Amino acid sequence: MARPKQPGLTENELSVMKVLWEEAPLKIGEILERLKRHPKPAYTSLLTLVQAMERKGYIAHEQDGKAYSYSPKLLERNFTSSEIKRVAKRLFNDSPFALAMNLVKDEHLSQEEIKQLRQLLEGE
Amino acid sequence: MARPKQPGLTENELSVMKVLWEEAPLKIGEILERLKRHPKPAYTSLLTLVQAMERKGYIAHEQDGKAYSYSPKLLERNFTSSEIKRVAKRLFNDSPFALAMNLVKDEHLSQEEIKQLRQLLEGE
DNA sequence: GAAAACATACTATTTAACTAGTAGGAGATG
DNA sequence: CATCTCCTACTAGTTAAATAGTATGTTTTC
Repeated sequence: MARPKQPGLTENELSVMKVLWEEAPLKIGEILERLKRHPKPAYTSLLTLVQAMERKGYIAHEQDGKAYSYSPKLLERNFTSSEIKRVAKRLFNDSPFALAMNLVKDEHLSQEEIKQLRQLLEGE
Repeated sequence: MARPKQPGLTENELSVMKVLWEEAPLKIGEILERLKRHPKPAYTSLLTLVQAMERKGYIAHEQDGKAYSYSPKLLERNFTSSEIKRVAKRLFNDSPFALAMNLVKDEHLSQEEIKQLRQLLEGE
């Protein structure tokens, strides 16, 4: 065996998804304009990446004049949810609760943030 | 440029660290016995992996008879903390708070877990 | 209609991660 | 002492990801 497929999105793939989650459908050139990455990749590099992402089922294209326009198929909330589960599984023995405890303990939150978390917990 | 280095630990590296965080120092054969991975790698594959991890500074060895014994240099709490920060940065615009809110909202916690989280928040 | 602009397809290179074989040593056991 | 076991070093092949060049075609512009 060799290097395994990255689970979920790579950093570059995520940067493209973030653009498309904000606005879609978009053509390659439009994605490139909106990309937050520095430095920006060459047009053809981005194209190759986007085509690979389509093969993986993350996005889909439609014809738009002579060009293709791409839209996300993977929804943002589904992705973030699966990433949270993945971290809980990798680091906390599959326990989101343990992740939450660690988070509250170690990342110091402001008084306002603590208040909001408490309010959310009341409703649960 | 080519494929970037994986930030933090790969899955295989993490499986080795988990063994060493539980018990150290250990020889290659002892790590292999305790590895949770299925299927287990060949002895030499594990050796190559461990040597790479030492080059990266995650572990260190000492002489133990004719063999080497390995111990972690990267501490578990430092790793989990940096991973939590990484997820918050990647997915929640660098906000651990947003990660916590999402976590509490979407991963349903038991009443007991919610109680414990509330208690922890009281003290903050 | 030539040139510039813009689009996709195809090809190719590089690196990290992963895997494991082969060689060669030291020590234990028959 | 031959063989078996255990250890490390070295070598090498495979794949995913990332990058971007070249080729080619279609509009738009002068």
